Amino acid sequence: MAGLHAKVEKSLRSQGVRYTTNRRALIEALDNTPGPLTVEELYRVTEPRIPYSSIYRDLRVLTDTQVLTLHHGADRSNRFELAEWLSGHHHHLVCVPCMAISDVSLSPDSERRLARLAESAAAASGYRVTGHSLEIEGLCPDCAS
Amino acid sequence: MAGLHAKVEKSLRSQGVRYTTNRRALIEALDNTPGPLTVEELYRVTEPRIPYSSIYRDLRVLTDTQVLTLHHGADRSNRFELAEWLSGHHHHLVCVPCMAISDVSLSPDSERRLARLAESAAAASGYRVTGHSLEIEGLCPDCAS
DNA sequence: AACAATTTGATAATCATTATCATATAATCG
DNA sequence: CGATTATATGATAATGATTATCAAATTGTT
Repeated sequence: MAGLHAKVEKSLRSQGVRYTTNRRALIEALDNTPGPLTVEELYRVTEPRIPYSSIYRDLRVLTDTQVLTLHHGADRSNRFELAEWLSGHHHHLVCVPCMAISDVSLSPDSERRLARLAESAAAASGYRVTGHSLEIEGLCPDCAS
Repeated sequence: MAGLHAKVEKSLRSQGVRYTTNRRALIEALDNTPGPLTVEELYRVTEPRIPYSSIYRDLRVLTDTQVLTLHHGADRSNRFELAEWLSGHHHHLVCVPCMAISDVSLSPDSERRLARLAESAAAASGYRVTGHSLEIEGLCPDCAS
């Protein structure tokens, strides 16, 4: 996605926040990976190194400004990913043995069906539905063999 | 569910773990609530008070023995709930403003459709599916008004 | 260039969770 | 039952992840 940085920058500027080199590097790293990353992974992947204090601060800024979203895995680790308005709506495949997480999209048809399911499930509780997310657990090709 | 404690006790004993008063109180509290609870909530709800050190230790024991499962909410809080073999398969309704989480079940028919959706989504990635979980975000009746 | 606002990096502080250990409780065996 | 062993408890200390602080550096604005 070529316009990614432009989109992020525009959004941040409109909120009075600067799109600096560090922040750009974090977004870049997340865009280059097919799933959410932990703080430690972001620390290792970025070049040159960004100190943890800055990573934490920037991740907080970026989530507060809706550029990133936080995702909590079953391994008690916090992982960050691009917000859906940047990456598109998707769900997660979680490999239980190795804890890897990768994004997966449903077909428009399946997505429509899923949305309907969510609506009807919530109806009984009087909830107004604003979104949904499906987490599929299993074994990745590596772990399955 | 009357046999809940019996089921838990049997499972724990078979693993050489005792079902003590504290542990029973934690299970009781979780069984009396329509959704997962945080450590702090468990601390407040149990009577008499169980010290945090014991709560943490017991929660770990109970999750290690598959009696409880850990759930990570979008508010960065860890919540515990009865494992599905005790509470039945279910999904979660999350109220975005107030962070409350409540359980919700799909009809057998919807559940079957959801399982099929998960299967077909994972197929492309070569995953072997072992489970799934749907999180529905929205506004609870209180927050919607 | 000068000024104001924001960001950075190093460090210290905080918070949730886990480890330690002496005491207490429960299970087992004679 | 009493003695012995194993497990659980509670108080406290230690750890680890995250957040706060603040002077220096960077960026944006006049």
